[in-house]
Amino acid sequence: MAIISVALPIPKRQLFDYLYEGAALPVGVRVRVSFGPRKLIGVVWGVSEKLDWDISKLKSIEMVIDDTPIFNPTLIKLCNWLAQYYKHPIGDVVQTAIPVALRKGESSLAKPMQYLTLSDVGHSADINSLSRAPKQRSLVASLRNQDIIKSKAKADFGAAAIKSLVEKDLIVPIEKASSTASTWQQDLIIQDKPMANVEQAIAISCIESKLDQYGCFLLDGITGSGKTEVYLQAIEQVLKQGKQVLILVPEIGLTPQTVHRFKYRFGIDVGILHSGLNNNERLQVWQQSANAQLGIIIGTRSAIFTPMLKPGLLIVDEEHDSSYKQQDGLRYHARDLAVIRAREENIPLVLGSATPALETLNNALAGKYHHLKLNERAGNASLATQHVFDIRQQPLQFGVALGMLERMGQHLQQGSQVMLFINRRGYAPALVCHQCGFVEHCKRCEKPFTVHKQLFKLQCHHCGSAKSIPKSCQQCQSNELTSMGVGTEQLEQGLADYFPQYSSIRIDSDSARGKNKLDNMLNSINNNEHQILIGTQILSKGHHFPNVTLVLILDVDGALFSADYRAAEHLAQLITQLAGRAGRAEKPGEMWLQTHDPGHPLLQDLINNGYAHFAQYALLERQHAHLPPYTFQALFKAQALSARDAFDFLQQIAQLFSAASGVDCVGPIPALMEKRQGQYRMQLLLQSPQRSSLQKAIGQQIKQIETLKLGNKIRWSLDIDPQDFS
DNA sequence: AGCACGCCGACT
DNA sequence: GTCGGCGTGCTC
Repeated sequence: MAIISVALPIPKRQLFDYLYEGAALPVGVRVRVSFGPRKLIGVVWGVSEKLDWDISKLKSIEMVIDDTPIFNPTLIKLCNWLAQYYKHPIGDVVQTAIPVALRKGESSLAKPMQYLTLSDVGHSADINSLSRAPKQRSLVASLRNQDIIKSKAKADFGAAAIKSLVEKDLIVPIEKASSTASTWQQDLIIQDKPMANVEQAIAISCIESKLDQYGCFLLDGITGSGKTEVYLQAIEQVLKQGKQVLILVPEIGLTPQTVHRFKYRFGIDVGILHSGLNNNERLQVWQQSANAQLGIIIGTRSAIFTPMLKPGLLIVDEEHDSSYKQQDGLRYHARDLAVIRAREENIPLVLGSATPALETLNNALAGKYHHLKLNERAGNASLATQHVFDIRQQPLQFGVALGMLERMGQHLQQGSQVMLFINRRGYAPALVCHQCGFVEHCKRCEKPFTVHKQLFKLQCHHCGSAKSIPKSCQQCQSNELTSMGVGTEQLEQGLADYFPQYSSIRIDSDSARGKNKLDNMLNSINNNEHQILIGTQILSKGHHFPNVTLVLILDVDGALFSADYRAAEHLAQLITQLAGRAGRAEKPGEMWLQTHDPGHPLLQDLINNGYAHFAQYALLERQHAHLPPYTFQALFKAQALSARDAFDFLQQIAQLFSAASGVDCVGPIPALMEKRQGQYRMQLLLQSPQRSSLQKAIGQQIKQIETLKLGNKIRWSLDIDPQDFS
């Protein structure tokens, strides 16, 4: 008889004890228990030390789901670290770390694989009788060599071919237990690889010399310097040793082209984890990685939890990307977790970026990471030259200065493409009454509605609520309603009128909604079907436009004077990324930034001296202002229908920390978005020059905070290392 | 998180 | 007299 501590999916920072008839259960095994009036699936997380509990009150474990733990020792340590560092309930952490199918109690054992094989008839049939059905014919021919996995056959030969062959009794589907032996190593072939240049070669050999131990490498390479080639050659060595590689990419970076590059180079299957997969497909990749049946696993943020039997290398591509930070529930940063994991697995980690996050750069400068630089551009890559355009007192048309329209005309006339970047969807960011100045506001968020002319709607970009565009002013009944400001829709329309001889295309989350729509648009651009490209953030991620020779950023001032201290860093990353996306060697591009403050030191530094120089300067600024990465922050957020409740709750927390040494308390103050979806939002910022002081103070108070009565009345959360203060 | 228990308003 | 509103509190 043993007392087992179980992690349950309950938002409480504790384990729950149960009796077990056997001797003991290993940590990481799922169990089914009764919890109050309901049944829950939990994970064994230890043996209870508290024997003072009245044993007669303990319930028994009702069922043990797994024969062997679904968490390996590394994952167990990672979960404990997460719960500890992010002060998050362990049951919730454990839940986050496993695929949904496993949370629901699905078997963690690999399901038998569906194969296709030839029937007796199929073996003896004359293959030429199928000459009028080439797909069927080649499938039968392939099956004469070996059985084929059904899903693979579907992809290669089509479902129709399989169906008709089954109907003709030539082939039959069978099930085979998927082998536990790793199969990819036999398939491993190395395609011809390009010669690495000097910088690449240094980076590669530096990583390769430390493959069997922990080490963090910042691969700091400008766009087009061939970071991927460095990844590929490092991966090659790891795969040759029979070890696995886990690659994290940003949410939009996981395109078929990216995957193909890895597949093609090594000739092996690549496990892919992205948001489009269903629960079973996810589980499949999870299992295969856990059994070392996959050599390469690529995925977005949550892929960092994928277990590996033979871990060899971790890569975080575009490590500065903000999509690595989870913004709800367990608010972990996948890049930071990757560092912890690499250390735990004792394997190297490569962080790659052309525009490293200031946090990462600081670690590299402090000597914690090996700083590998790639400053040479390989092949026909080129960086656009950067300039500011002073728009003070300049006439603007749909947000574009006349001087810029002229320049656009020159580039277009030469047969080039131009790209305009504006970070605002819709037609205009507000609808205003020309008579009385009244602006239509969303009642739930108290922010102006965005005008969407194409949809005939006013839309709130903060909560998604919408209504039709009114004909007259709510306040004075005048029908002189005009829009204020410029969005992508208006810009597109304006440019189409101004340059009627050229075709323009708008790329934002409105126009790119739908499967493959973005891919199709990008293809049509590179086929020169459009000359004027208008878009938002989407344009800056991962796509190259060789025919674009002019990039225009319409509004950089918002970021320069933002209340968010990270806005300048993000703007610099955006500008640098965009500059790397346009032009090529024989057709170099230029980039213009429209601003009311052309002398702004950050802007000037960035365009004259480049991102690396800017980053050093920005770091210095952060240091003087006592901001991260030189101080450490934690943010309590509260939202409620009553601002009072949210405030009072945070006030009580602030009081708990008033005596904490070395921790500063800012607030409670309203969030940058004071109201959202009808809820008032307040926040309390804790800050300390020592990470340990902050950790300790929160650790001491969190149990107390959890029991605050007001906490049940409102929604609250704790964000360690917050990225987003909205 | 869920679910039950509990104590006050409008209904067959 | 009951059905059900959601505040409070507990779950090994």
